[in-house]
Amino acid sequence: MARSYSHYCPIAHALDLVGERWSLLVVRELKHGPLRYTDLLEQLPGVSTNVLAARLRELERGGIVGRRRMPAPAASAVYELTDLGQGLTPVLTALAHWGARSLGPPPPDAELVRGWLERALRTALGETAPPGSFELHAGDEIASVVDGVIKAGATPDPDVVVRCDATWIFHLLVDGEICSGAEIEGDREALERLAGVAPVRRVEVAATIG
Amino acid sequence: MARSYSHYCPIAHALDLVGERWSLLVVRELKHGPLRYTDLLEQLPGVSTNVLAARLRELERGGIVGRRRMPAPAASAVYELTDLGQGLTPVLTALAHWGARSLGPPPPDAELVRGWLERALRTALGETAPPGSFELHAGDEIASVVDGVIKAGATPDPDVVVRCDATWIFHLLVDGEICSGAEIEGDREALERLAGVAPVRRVEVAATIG
DNA sequence: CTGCATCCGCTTCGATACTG
DNA sequence: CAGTATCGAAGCGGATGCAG
Repeated sequence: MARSYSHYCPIAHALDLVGERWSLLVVRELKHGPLRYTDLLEQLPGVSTNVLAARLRELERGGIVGRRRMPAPAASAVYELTDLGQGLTPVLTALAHWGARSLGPPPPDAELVRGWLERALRTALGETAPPGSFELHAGDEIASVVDGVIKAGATPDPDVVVRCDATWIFHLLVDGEICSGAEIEGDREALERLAGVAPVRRVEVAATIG
Repeated sequence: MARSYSHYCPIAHALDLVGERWSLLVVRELKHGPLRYTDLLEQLPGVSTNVLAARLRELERGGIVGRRRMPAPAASAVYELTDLGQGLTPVLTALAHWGARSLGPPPPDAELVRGWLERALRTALGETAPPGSFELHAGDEIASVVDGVIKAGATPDPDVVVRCDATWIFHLLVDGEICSGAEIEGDREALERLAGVAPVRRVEVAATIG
């Protein structure tokens, strides 16, 4: 039986449902579409198999994720967020914005997950992206922002194209700064408007990524 | 040493700082002003002394709470949120809104903390309260909403006065419904406007307060 | 190969007792 | 009042086993 705070309080109740270790990270992974058990295992480095199974069971009991059997010959089950689970988006966004305040730039050895650029743009810009079309290349990731809509991949005829690395993206989105070290082609002023909406004020704390 | 997810991700980083058991509830308590160690102990039923001490140490190391020695003859230390800690407000608000979706009305034996009415109004209404002046009495709690500003206690010459209980407040704020069982004096339509801003869509899930 | 369950060593939690 | 010390129980992380 899962431990409960047994407080009559919506925050404590929310933490009863998603406050255990790994729970919110499972939700984070499922936000971008259904995944199989093994996909979750490899996208959540450090989680052990029994804990992941337990979390999925608890999240299912709580009505946050659903288990569905794939059609046809796939023969494998997938986990996906329910509507209630999708409702956690504001929680994850708030945590991400707050976490970014004390998260430093990516260390050189950071393993970035597939799709990180699109996720970062979506989290940092939300619905506040300025007009214009932007195409960003960082490492082997490509993402675009076209009149506030964020998508993976290139876009036809962008106002500005940037070729950079993850650290440059970090300073753009978290500090609102356009650093040197990137190739910028096109409308630099549009890029400055994009930098201007960075919603995070950084702080210095002792904590770092382990 | 605290356990870390060691993911380069702002959400995982945030959870490294405040994701452990009790951490966010400590922050919730300190949001309304500095508290002493023993105050925290009694406002967080179920937490044990060693765990509270450990959490306060970790939160202090993370730059989320500060320890201050009271002036004069008080001779006792208080804990308070830093600016970074205050920055967790959107996280707590998002969690509270989400938690309210599956939190049922208060059971008769629920022990409500002092100030619950003001907190509930602040969480549910945020900055979206309609114009008008409201005075709410529930049990022995009194709070007012005057042109969107929420405060404890009565207010002079309110448009509407309600005398009710916690369950009635719950349905008002969470379901947006004005139930029977309350004494309503004054402008009932103003009250309906207040109910209209209830931001939570409830769902039915198995989970309940233990 | 996928989707877990089981076992094991370790850490953390919760309750209580105790100290400056 | 403000914690530390101790101890049993539960949870976590890692490795392995095993059925479909």
